[in-house]
Amino acid sequence: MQQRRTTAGRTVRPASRVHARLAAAIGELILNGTYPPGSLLPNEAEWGRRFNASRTAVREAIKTLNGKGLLVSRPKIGSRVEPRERWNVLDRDVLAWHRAAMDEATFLRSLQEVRRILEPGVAVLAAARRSASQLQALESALAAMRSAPSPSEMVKADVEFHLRLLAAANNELLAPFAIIIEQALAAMFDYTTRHTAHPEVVLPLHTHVVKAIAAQSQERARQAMTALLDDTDAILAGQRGARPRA
Amino acid sequence: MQQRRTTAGRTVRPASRVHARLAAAIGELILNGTYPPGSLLPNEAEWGRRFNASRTAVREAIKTLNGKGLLVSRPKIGSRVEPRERWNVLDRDVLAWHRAAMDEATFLRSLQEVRRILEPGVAVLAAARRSASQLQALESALAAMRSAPSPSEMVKADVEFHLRLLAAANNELLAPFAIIIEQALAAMFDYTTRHTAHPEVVLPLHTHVVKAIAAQSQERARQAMTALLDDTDAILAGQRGARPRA
DNA sequence: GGGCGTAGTTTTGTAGGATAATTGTGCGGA
DNA sequence: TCCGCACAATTATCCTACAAAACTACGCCC
Repeated sequence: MQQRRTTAGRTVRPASRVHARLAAAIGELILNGTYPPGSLLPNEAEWGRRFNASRTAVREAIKTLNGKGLLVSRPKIGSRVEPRERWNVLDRDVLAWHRAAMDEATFLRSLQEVRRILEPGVAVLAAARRSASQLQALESALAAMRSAPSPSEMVKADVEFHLRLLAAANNELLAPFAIIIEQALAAMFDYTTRHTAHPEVVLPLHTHVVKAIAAQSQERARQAMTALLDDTDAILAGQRGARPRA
Repeated sequence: MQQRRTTAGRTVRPASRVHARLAAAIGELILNGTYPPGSLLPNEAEWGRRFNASRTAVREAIKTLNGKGLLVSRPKIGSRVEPRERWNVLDRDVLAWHRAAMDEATFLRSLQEVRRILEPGVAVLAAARRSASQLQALESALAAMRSAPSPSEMVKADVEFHLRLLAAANNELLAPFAIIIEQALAAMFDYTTRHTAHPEVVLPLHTHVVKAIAAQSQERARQAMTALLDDTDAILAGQRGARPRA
């Protein structure tokens, strides 16, 4: 951690979001099991020594983790790691630390499982309630997928498509799942080269979904989305020639 | 905000989690639209004046909200409210503030919608993967529902049942939904007196779910859970004589 | 000797003041 | 007109001192 001297001679550190780095560092230690649920974290002074930061910065980092449900702090006791079911695993940061802490394939499978549960239902809601402009947004995302010049552009448009579908469901309690879709598709892209390399299959599947939603047919929307996810699952299972990069 | 004097004569407030109260107060102001997404919050000194708290406490409160995705703070700019899709609406506190800020019936409908999407899929996963002890936990929760001496005990056991079902799905990314189930059932209990007053219907529906999961039949589990949710929906729709409590 | 109350100790919670870093804004000059 | 620089406002960090809370342990009283 770089330091420098002021004119007054006091040793200070640049004020560049120390607490954010602390929060990330401590968060990863919790996610990777160094401090399991129920265990007690070192006290604030100790963290300060370990990371060469002031107690104030440590406290703010801990408050951030507090807000994410990873910790509870009490006087005289210290900060205790909460049970996993209290964690906000759908939080952007928490999910990122999670990903860093676990096996890539397992992580991806968990994400995909949630998508399988969720997205057919989302498609049904979207079919029932999408507005005209939401339908249009969906169609333009599909068009972007069609004309994507590169695989990475294709993935980007793909993410956009699914996010807009989620938005079209018009239930804001579903919003946190956006992060799952983003991470799942990004992880797919990292994990298999094959994923983006078969637009001839993916594009018709997406088109079916849009058509069903345009027609406001809930059952067809569900089936189309299920078929789409079946395809993704097949890739993950390695049955369509997926090859892990690494 | 109560104050008192120390021997030194300085005016202080009891150190009883001021930052938590501040976080709740500011959180509610955001949720209820006083500070809409994209808007700028008053600066830290102003909050301090308004709530008669030190800047330290204000900062910790803001860091908590930061952790929940409601805010981002940057030097010179201040704290800006994030767009809604970044909010951790599944966070315990955020959901509570949410509930306080919106119409009870609408809130309940949103929750119930998510349950409809989710729980059939959860039942499928549980049927496929539940361990013997998880099945046993499910059965004992059902037994507790059967022998519940009062409506409120019944609801408690009901919540427990659904939480254990969620746990039996063995996918920790689903954990955040626990809060939705808890809130939905609690809100139902507040909103309709009828909900807990028909064990003769509810108990068999739950029993079917357990039987399907015991038999590891995924399709039956899905259907049983769907039937259970249909019943809840009917109550919400007022078709089974639900009467709002006022 | 045992139980209960109380003082002590440790740790987080709050306060307040000082300095550094960051970035929008406006002014001036090329 | 546009670019760059000084300025100002605000958060970021640090420090120190106390206050509050809760576990510990001791001692007093019965």
